[in-house]
Amino acid sequence: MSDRGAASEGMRVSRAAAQRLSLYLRCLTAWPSDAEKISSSQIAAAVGVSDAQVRRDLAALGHLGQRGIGYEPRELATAIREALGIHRTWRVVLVGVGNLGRALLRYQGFRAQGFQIVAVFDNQPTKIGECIEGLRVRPLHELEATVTTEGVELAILTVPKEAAQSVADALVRAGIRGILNFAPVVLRLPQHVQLVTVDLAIQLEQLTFLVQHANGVAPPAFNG
Amino acid sequence: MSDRGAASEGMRVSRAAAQRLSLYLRCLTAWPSDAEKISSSQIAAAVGVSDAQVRRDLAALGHLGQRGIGYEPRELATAIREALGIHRTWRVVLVGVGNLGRALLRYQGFRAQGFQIVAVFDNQPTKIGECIEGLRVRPLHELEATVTTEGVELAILTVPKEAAQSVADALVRAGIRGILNFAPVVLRLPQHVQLVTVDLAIQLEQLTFLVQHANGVAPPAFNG
DNA sequence: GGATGTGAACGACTTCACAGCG
DNA sequence: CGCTGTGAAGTCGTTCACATCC
Repeated sequence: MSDRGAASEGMRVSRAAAQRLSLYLRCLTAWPSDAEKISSSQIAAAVGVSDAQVRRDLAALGHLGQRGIGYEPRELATAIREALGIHRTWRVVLVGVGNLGRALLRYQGFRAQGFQIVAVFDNQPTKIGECIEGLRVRPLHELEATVTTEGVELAILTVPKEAAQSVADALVRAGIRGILNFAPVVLRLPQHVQLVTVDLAIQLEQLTFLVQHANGVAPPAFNG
Repeated sequence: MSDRGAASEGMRVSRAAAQRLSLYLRCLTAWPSDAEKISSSQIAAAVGVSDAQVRRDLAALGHLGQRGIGYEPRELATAIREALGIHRTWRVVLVGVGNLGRALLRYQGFRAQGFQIVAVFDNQPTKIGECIEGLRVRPLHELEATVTTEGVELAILTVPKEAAQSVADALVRAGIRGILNFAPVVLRLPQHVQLVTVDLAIQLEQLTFLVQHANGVAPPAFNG
């Protein structure tokens, strides 16, 4: 921990702010030179939020900026990674080798950010034993033991909705700490297990909602 | 439109509320009997929000409940579908036949909710002509013409991040009204085109953020 | 000068508590 | 009596505006 401000300040990173921090981090890693400073308005322009918003979010991480200058990209990236908890590697299992599961396994974005998928599970006999991205698909009954002995902390759940709750229960019994759920159900978990649900149908419905209500908006009036 | 309250009331459905309406709708379609009434607290328990929240959200759709009784599931479902804009069919194109694109094409949840995927596009010669779920993969240069002539309103974007903005631009030129974007980039669109971005890496980072900050929470103290 | 950090105003959303009605 | 609908209060998040510091 450096002598600059740490997260021990009086401010907290809200859940909404955490989403934005991920975006800021992308912008920082794409920043041309590590030496060159970056300002809140530059980040804001890249991510599509207000500069005041960026400053508020970053101030919650400590005193990282230099007045009149801006922020140092490397230092800022480190602070954001620490705030998000991605300064270290997380061991992850994926349960459910359907189309979506395969897509996520092949998605390189996870590995790049320090997520290590250590095992893959499915119930279907035809899939068990198959190798995907160097990982052998294991039978579901091995799930609990694997999570416990391998020290797995996170799970990606891409099983059919009928199976989701029972698999989640098994994960909880095995001591999982967080679940990224893609099944279109409301999972019941104990409070000490964190949950993020990504529901694709709901996102598409959100889009139709926006389109339907965008009828009355004023024309662009673009003045650039 | 029935004689019961419609969306012409003084209240608006907020974006946050729209997300929940999707969940309420799921709960309603799974409700055992269409004849039996359903109460705000029953919906709340199923979805995991407060009953006051449910009543607020539903009140924004008009006077649909009966005091002392509850809501009629069929009528409520209809009102929610109308509010979300899914009371009709939407014509959709999918661009980018990678693993994720294939997964979404095979995902039955979309078709069930009235989303009709009318065409699929990719740039890669080896993929063009291939049939997926009854749809022939078309070359990207046909995209604009197809969207225009087929009256397509929505697009699902599952292309690599390098291609996302240029494909989005083509969609905008063709008159698209909304884009569901899975590429990990911040798309620039005119204000009259709606955008929902689903960023898988960010969701996983959100999860590590929650896990990391859940250390200090009080133990469950489950009193059931 | 220029950009940060932050009190204060503002706005959006949620919860409370209860009046109102079937 | 039970459940909805809704003012009022409360909470959370965002924007404004400017003092502060390099």
